[in-house]
Amino acid sequence: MSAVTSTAGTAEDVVDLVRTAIHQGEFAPNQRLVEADLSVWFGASRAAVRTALLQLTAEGLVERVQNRGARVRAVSLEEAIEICEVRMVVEGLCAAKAAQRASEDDLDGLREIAAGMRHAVEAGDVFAYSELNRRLHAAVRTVAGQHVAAGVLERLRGQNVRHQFRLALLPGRASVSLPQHLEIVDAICARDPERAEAAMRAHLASVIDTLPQVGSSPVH
Amino acid sequence: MSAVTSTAGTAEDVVDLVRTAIHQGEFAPNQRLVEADLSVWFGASRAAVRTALLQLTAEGLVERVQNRGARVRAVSLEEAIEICEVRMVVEGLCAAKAAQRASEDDLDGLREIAAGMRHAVEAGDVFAYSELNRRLHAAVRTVAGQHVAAGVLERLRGQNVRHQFRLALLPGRASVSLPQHLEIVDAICARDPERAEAAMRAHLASVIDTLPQVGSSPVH
DNA sequence: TTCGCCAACATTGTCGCCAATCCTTGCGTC
DNA sequence: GACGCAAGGATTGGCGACAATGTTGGCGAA
Repeated sequence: MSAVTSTAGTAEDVVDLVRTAIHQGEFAPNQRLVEADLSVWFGASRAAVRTALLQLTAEGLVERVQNRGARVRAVSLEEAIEICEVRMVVEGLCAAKAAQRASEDDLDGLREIAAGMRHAVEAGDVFAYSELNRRLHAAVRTVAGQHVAAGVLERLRGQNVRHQFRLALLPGRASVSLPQHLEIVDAICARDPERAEAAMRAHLASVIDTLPQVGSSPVH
Repeated sequence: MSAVTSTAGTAEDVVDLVRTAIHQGEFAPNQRLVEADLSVWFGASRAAVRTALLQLTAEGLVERVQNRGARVRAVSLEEAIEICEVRMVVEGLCAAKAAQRASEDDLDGLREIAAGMRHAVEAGDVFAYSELNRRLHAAVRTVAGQHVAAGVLERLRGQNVRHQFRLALLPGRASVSLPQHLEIVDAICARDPERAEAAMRAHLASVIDTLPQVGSSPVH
């Protein structure tokens, strides 16, 4: 209910507004998104809102049924697991590609992130670790140079940021995932594609195993 | 230039019309898609065409640049390879899942497709083999019960049907891929997830190796 | 009382028009 | 002759209004 009344006329802006609103929980899962309401809410025309909802539907963030309106798509635990399973294999591919194609500068960047992760865990800074986690996966995607895979992953990531976020807050999670992350970086730095893929898959398999613990309880 | 003047007013219909037109080569890659032209072409309103183009952009079939219009997205050979690489790992996941979750009826269906493939190759029926190929991959997706992966694959398939089609026409291609397909079915029927995944990945790796031979020459 | 029908409401889908933006072409100048 | 610039045309983006559709509530009859 917090006032997000930042008025932005263009359609692309409405997309960003609604997307971040969903990610940050301003819009709850299954909440109806009435075009007219969002129109006055954001100070944009209904056509702009309509276009934005169409775009977000394509991104998999909102659901639309013919003549019945749009609502925030709720991703069940089962679907979150499926998403992570696909992420597992695709990010595994990216890790392998990264091990093959990384430049020395790329490797330095990865090592830097790994070092930051160590420090964050030592300092118990969960938020910094979560951010570094995001940066590591993004770096692997970038280094891999696999644009199609990057697009797929970006899409999937947008759909379960909520679950990811709750996972990061799980106590003791960092100490479990840290060695996995370090192994990924090590394998890529060793330019060993198969080991890198295996490490990435093992990491995400661990995420999948942990997901049920975070459950599908609302965060409120 | 063939007359596709089947008039259909609703936006969803325009999506289907344009999609099949692109798939069948009515619209060449990089061809501009002017909203007004398509509007009179299909007998739909410009808003409907606009919505349809938005949808197709999300599907990755058309490209849109701000205030510069839409055009049929051309997938380069490099991108086709990337698509197949992602398909390789995701369909590998599906094959593994299928090996775990298939019912006896599912296995019968797979064996039936495999038998049909053998006959098609013996008879030299390239078209039937191509159709069975499509059905086999679709069956694996379905049996796997992995809806997220299925969605990703459907998306990717739509983007390089052209390349896939040209690949199927390559002489001698069927005799290379037939044993790979049979191995996939065998592995799933043996309920061996790792072998199924390996078989699927080997098959698509073979596809990737063959792709450069088909080149990116226009088919006209 | 309960079931079924009907009407009013709420919401989305569609259309045509106007403004904003980009590309092209022609002209003038160096 | 080539470059820069401005006017014109072409095309997309945005907006309001109207039509179509699904939903909800009320009313009457069995």
